[in-house]
Amino acid sequence: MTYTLTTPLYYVNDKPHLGSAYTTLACDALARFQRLMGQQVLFITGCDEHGLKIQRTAEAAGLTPQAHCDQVSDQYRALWQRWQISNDRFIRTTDPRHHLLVEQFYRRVEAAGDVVEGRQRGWYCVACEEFKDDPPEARTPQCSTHQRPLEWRDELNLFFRLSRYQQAIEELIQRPGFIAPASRRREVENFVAQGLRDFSISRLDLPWGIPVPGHQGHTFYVWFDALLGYLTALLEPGDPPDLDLLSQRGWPASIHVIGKDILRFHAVYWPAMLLSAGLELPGRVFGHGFLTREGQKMGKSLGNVLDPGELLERCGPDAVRWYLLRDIPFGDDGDVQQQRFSDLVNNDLANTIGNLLNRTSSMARRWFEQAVPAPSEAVGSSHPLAQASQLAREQVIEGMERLDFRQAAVAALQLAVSANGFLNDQAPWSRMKQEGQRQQVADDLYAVLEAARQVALLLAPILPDLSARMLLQLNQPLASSGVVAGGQSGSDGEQLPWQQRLTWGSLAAGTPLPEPEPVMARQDLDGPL
RNA sequence: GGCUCGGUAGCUCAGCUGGUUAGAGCGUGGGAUUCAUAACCCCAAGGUCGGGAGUUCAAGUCUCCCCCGAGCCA
Repeated sequence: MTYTLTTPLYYVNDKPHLGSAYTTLACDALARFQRLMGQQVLFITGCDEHGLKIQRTAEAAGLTPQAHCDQVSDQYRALWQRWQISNDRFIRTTDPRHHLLVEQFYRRVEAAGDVVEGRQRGWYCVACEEFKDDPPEARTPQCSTHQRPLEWRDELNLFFRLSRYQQAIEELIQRPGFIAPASRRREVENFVAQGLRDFSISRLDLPWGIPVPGHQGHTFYVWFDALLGYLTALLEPGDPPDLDLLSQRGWPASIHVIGKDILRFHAVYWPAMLLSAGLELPGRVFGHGFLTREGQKMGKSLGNVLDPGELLERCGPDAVRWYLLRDIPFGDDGDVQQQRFSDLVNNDLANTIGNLLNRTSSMARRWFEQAVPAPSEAVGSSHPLAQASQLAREQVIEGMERLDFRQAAVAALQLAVSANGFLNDQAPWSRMKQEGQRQQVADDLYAVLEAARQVALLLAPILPDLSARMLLQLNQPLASSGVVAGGQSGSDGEQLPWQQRLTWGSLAAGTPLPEPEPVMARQDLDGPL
């Protein structure tokens, strides 16, 4: 069974922001983890490119909508490449095959009797692409999220009969684990409990959209079209746009990872649409939290937006991934603080993990012919570091499965902390000055090197680059979780599976150790981010 | 206005079905050490657990009210 996971398809209204990068990074870690666990993975991301807002943005920039979309979606694509995101697909909703698939999907929904005509009157927010519930007599209605004036609409639209799916959706959202984190389920329950209303799936006189077959002048509502992008993305290059093919191409998705703001679309509207079209439902919808910066919302008006590209440039992928995934509970809102960022990166990655490898490798080289020392029988599975490794491994796996990146990261870090403590207790540098302690030192250094190897492997999903540098330092093959630095795919053929490599004691005695170099530089940021 | 989540050391947070002196990491102060990226290791200070009332032999942990913050629906 393919493990299919998706980021949202990002709206190309503006250049990528940190929030999109956050979601995508998290998905990347998850995708890498699943690959390491031996799953066949289909990691989907892409762009949502239709709608009035985009049409207007393009006009304002003096571009055709298509040219605008090309430009922005290229920025996304380039950014993900620079971040070494291991996505398998990058779907654009302007893809010609997508049009055909949407038409096909619509015909199924129509055939199921789920499309009706209806009059839509009310205040509309172009930024949300949504009708609001403000009373018709309101004078200067404003969108509460966008602080922008609403526009009056009165049009005949096509509606999807969501109301028919009341019971099915109620049952679905009760399914344990369908909505994650669980804390967000209540929100959706409340919404559904109020009674589901049909929602419009078409717009009139909106040229920048996919035309509704058989309904002159109607184009599909962006959300209807965008969600279907997840399906189109599954198609392989030569495939015809055929819904019947999808079950062989990785549908249903195992998980949709999204921001908490679009939970409703994914947990309510989307499943109903799928049911209507006779397709299977995704396994899980995970709505993560939002990032603030130094306690404040990020926004253009405040001028405190962190540009993901710039962040990457200045700090590197390991630092940013570590900070976001290790410090901020995925699912909750989190505050990005520069001081904490550099504190954590320096302490955890440079001092604890990087230095551990550096000091150990240096000792092994000095006293054991520049190679991994040969351990005695004493370094077996009952060795304290073997036990610590075992625990770390369990917690990393459990954490990653629950998208608790923090637990996974801290568990790997904890192993390095244990190894540092062990080293200080054993003090091999003192023992080397005593007679008859050579084997003990060999054992101790072996155990710590082996623990460092475990740390490197355990870090692979979250920090593929650092993991690679550590494994290189230990003269080990890389963990093949997807693309790594340099662009080559990390899979080098005959390698053992990740879990097997995590068996304690797999580090071969006598493996030559290269001259150590710091695997992680300390952050020394001059000036604010 | 209704509902949902939070409010625990300077900061970020753990504290399950109520039970010995409330924990961790970072930051701060001190000590030890030299293998190492001024790194590692050890120790310490620091909290009337948002406020108030109640239930109980016992409440951060349950109940009620209030205050503050975030969010969902109106």
